Amino acid sequence: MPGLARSRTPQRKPRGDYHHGNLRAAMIDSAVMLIATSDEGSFTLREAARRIGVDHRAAYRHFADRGALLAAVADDGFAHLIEAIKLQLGSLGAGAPRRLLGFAQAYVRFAVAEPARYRVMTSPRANNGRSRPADVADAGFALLQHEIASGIARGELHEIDVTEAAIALWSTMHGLADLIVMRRIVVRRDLLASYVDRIIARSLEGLVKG
Amino acid sequence: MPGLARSRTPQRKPRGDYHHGNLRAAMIDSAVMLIATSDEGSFTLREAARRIGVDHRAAYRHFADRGALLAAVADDGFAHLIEAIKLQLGSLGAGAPRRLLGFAQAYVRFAVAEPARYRVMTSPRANNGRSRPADVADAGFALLQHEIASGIARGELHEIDVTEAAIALWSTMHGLADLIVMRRIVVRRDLLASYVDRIIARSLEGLVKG
DNA sequence: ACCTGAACACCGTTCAAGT
DNA sequence: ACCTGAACACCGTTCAAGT
Repeated sequence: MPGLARSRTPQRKPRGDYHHGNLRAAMIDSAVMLIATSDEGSFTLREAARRIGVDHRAAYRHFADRGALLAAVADDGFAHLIEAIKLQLGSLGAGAPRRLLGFAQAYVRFAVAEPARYRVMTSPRANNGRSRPADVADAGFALLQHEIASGIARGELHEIDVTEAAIALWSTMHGLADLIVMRRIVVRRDLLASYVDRIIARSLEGLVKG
Repeated sequence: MPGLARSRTPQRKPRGDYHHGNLRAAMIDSAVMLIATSDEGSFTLREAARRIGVDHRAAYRHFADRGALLAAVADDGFAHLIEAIKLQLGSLGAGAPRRLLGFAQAYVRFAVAEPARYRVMTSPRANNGRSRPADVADAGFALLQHEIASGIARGELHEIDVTEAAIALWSTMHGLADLIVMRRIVVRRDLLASYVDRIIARSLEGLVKG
């Protein structure tokens, strides 16, 4: 994101650049940065536009309203999350317990690394918009179900209800990530991985055969 | 809460009632009701005051700012939650697995019954206020730790790390409640209890002896 | 198509003053 | 002590117009 502006300073008023190139993506990035330093509640569409040297009115060409911008931030975030999980899974080979642990590691790591994004992704504002199908988030859940189903097919996991097991795991991952991101519990960075391992391993104990 | 006002209508302007009795509690109730029908982000201090027929400026006598009001709503909510959990535990007798299941049931039931309160309680706005010690929330966590420690002392649970086990359980309860409240998953009311039982039971499997 | 000045109704917060 | 009118800077959103 080139040319950040100190708030308030109009900066490079108009030149000839009436077209921003990719205002949509720029607004999303600007919003994420803003939310990272303040929080979602006090995030402002006007300020996000100001930071990239654009009139706030321009944003309405790409987003129906403030909520739509936030929803776009959330979708974008889920895309990043899923990418991170897939990257992790790709490096793991077979073995359901290890893969599910890796899934959870990638999930929590993302939340801790990008708390601003994560908060928006899981906040009501981005969720209860009836206007939005939330399929990007669902893709992540489907991925988890797929991993569990594969584990069962390979005979590594008990024949439990896939959806139920996925919800149990997702609840634990999300709950843990949320507690950390909201600073209800504090975990040292270098201990995070082993910590997640132990917590998630507990949730897996009921699933794994032998 | 007597005498709700249709928004916008000033209603019973001044009479002789310059003193509201308990403006603090009335504002908290009004805020909860408002958040229940809209959401935290669009909740407005001015509207909350309007609803109880009071000038918004009056609220500043009891709350430093909007955030402090929200924090008070959160604290109030945690007090309710802990009360509900204690009530449930009181009806249960000994037996750690059953008691922990009951704990989780009461927790999730509260979140589902009072989604507005729960959202505020677990939202960043009420959490990252450096001004607030959040000890009310911590009391709930301490209660869970106590239950686990008792179970270990009675020889019903493995000798696991109490804090770690508490975080694992809290993560799952909170994660599940959050997914339901945020409508990421939908659970029929009459199936909620058995649903929570199965999900939480999975998390307990690693803890319970025998 | 994409961008913007001016304007509207609304907010949180503060001051100075009422009882 | 508790409450309020007037005012400030700010917001989201819309209109009508620029290139």
